Amino acid sequence: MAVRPAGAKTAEAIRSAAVDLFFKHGYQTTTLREIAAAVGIQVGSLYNHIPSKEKLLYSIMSGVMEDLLATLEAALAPHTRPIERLRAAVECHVMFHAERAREVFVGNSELRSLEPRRRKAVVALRDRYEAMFREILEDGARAGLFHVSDAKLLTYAIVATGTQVSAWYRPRGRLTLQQIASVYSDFVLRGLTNRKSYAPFGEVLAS
Amino acid sequence: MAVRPAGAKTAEAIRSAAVDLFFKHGYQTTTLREIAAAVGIQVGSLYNHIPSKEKLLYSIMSGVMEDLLATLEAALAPHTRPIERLRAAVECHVMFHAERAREVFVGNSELRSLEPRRRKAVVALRDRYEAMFREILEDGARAGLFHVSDAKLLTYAIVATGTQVSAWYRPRGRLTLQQIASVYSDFVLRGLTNRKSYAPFGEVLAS
Amino acid sequence: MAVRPAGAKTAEAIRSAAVDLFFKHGYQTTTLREIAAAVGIQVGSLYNHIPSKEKLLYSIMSGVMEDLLATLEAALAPHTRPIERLRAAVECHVMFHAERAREVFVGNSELRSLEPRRRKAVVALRDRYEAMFREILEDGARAGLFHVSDAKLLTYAIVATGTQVSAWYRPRGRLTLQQIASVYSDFVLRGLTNRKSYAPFGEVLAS
Amino acid sequence: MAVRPAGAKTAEAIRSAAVDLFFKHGYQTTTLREIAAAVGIQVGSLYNHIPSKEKLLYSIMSGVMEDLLATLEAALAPHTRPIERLRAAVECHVMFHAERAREVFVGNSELRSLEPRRRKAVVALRDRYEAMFREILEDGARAGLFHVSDAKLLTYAIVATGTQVSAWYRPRGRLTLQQIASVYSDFVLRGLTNRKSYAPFGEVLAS
DNA sequence: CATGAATGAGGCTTCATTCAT
DNA sequence: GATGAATGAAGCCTCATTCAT
Repeated sequence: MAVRPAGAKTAEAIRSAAVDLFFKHGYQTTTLREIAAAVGIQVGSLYNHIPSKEKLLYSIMSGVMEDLLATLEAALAPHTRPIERLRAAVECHVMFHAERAREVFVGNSELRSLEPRRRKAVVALRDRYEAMFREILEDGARAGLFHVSDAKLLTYAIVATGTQVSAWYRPRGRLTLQQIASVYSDFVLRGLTNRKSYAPFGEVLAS
Repeated sequence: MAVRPAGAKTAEAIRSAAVDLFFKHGYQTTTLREIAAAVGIQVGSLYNHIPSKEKLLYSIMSGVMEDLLATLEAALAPHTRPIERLRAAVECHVMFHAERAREVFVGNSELRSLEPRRRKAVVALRDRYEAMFREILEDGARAGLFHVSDAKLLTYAIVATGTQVSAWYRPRGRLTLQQIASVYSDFVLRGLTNRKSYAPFGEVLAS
Repeated sequence: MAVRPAGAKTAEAIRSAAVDLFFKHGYQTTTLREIAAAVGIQVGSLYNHIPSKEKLLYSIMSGVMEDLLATLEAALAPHTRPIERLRAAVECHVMFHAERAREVFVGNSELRSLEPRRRKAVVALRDRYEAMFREILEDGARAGLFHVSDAKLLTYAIVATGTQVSAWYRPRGRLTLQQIASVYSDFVLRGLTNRKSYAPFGEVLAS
Repeated sequence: MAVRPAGAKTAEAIRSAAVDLFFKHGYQTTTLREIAAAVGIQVGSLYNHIPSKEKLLYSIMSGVMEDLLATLEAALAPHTRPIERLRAAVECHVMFHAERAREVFVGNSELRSLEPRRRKAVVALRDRYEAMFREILEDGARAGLFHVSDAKLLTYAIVATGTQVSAWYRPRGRLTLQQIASVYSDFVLRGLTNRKSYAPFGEVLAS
């Protein structure tokens, strides 16, 4: 902490310190003083690199969402069949949320701290992301491969399942990244492909 | 807003206004002035009913966690077999998170805002809650009913699946509470009971 | 300085300290810290009595303009003939600007510091005030009593003549208030009633 | 705005932009950033041309005061008789305040913003300027041409009358510069030469 | 000469909390 | 119990100024 960074790297150091502190203490609780201290500069100097605290948050949040979308698109590109696409999507989702846990956690918790216009921009990205999962489910359902009682709810569930990884993942934990991803993709695929119904009243919903 | 409640009901009005505002804007962002205004009193008067802002948060968070535990215990009491216990647990989980979405959402997002001692108390309750799910999984696995690649991770997934309901549930939405609960319990049970493996490399983990 | 004022008088003490400091150092230069110190309270406590620094300025400026208008109206009420009305107006103008020099000086120098809407409100009051002088000039001109080459410019001149009194007047100076007022009203009346033209090219303007 | 001026003209561009902005928003409110932006350079670069913000203000203020004095001296040179000298002085005063309204307005409003030593220097120039008017009045009074109840007060009035022109004058307005100057010189000369007294109690003052 | 980044002081405002009435 | 006023700490942001490149 507090090693004076070389010239143009300051901006990146600020972003990184901010991600760290927002993740640990939340956006509202984190003060610019803390960020500046972590970078090794004075508070006022921050403003040579950011326009405001809230726009710093926005740039982090939109940045990570765009990376997330791009990563998912790249992961899906090689696959055409629903089962493989879903496996790829879930594993990509989980791995991204583990590898970039701090950013992604901030992205999911601090929507409220953005002013309306910027919040909408981030929500739009998130909606596009969820839509990609939903389309895979629907494709699989049409092909008779997936049992999809309600595409929207199941998308939420699948996404949430991976999202929470960002809350607990630590590198060098008990499991490797690939193992974690497999546990979740396996669970999801089994859930969607199992023909048997456990609903006490049978299938109650149409998608 | 701002209808002055009769005498002793003030404390409850404060709690309720706080839940509402913490849910909408977060604990840090919500000011005591806003809470007082919602109740129809002056800020100073709050202190006749609460010891501090943070203890108000704690009382909300521990209260809801205790209710959640008690509700789950009651829901499990009639059942003995893993499959029925899991179905009951998941549906209870989802329904509680829908019916008391605001409180429960606050409980999940504001852990960081508690001072260490009180945070630990709430985390302990949450751990007990998760342990109940994990035990059901392990019982089912031992009985050969569930495929449990990793009990801890799957517990996280199952809990997360229901928890996020509190972020979007609105009464009088497209689906009834029971329908939502069924979608999720069904998905979970199918996922755990499906014998077939979709892992490309077979079962990679031992629990 | 710094004697703690009794309860409800604080608001008035703030206003008074603000007038004093704004007069001496200007609005922008004066800090709330200085005002608070002059009143004997902490900076934050100011906000129990004022909504913002700028609105404090506005309340001073609009207050003095309203008093000025009311005083002029009262001074004119007893008179009907243009000459007496003009004398009364000029003397009232000068005396008000001497007696309430600080406020009135602030009112004339800090228009720029108000945000547009409030500035317009104050300008509107000032325009009404100037209009009262212009009407007297025009009445006198129509009655053949005053030589008014340009009513607007002469109104400006007459008003400016008195306004600058607020920049140098000190009680217990060389002259009494009444003497000062007489010097100016006399000068103005002579200027307007003198038939002889000193313009090298004759009367060049129509009003 | 922001057209980059060729090499050595930068200093003049800075002065000009500063006059403009000081006039429009006041010295305290204007930031060096705004001045730099108007000139088309970065803030830091300003310091290649000015020693400090306050000295920039001083150079503007003393510059305009010196020009004002020199212009008045030149305007008076051809005249020897009090009436013509006064007419020349008033018209010169008014025209200068119209033609260089921005600078002159700054000069009259921002005295407070100078540090004591420099303020005194500017005040001294202004006093010399006012003294020139007072001397004309006193000469005229001694020659029996002017009625001067109080030379100091009347000097203030005459100067103020012209000074405020800088607050409203716009080129291409309703009146030409010469017309405006005539209205005021005429008014002043009539006021001083009118033998008739309008003071209700006769002449109350000796100069 | 110009730039961009750093400084450090300070400005206005907000807020949880206290307490006399 | 409620109120209004006071506290003091702190927050975000701005700004004149400096200086290495």
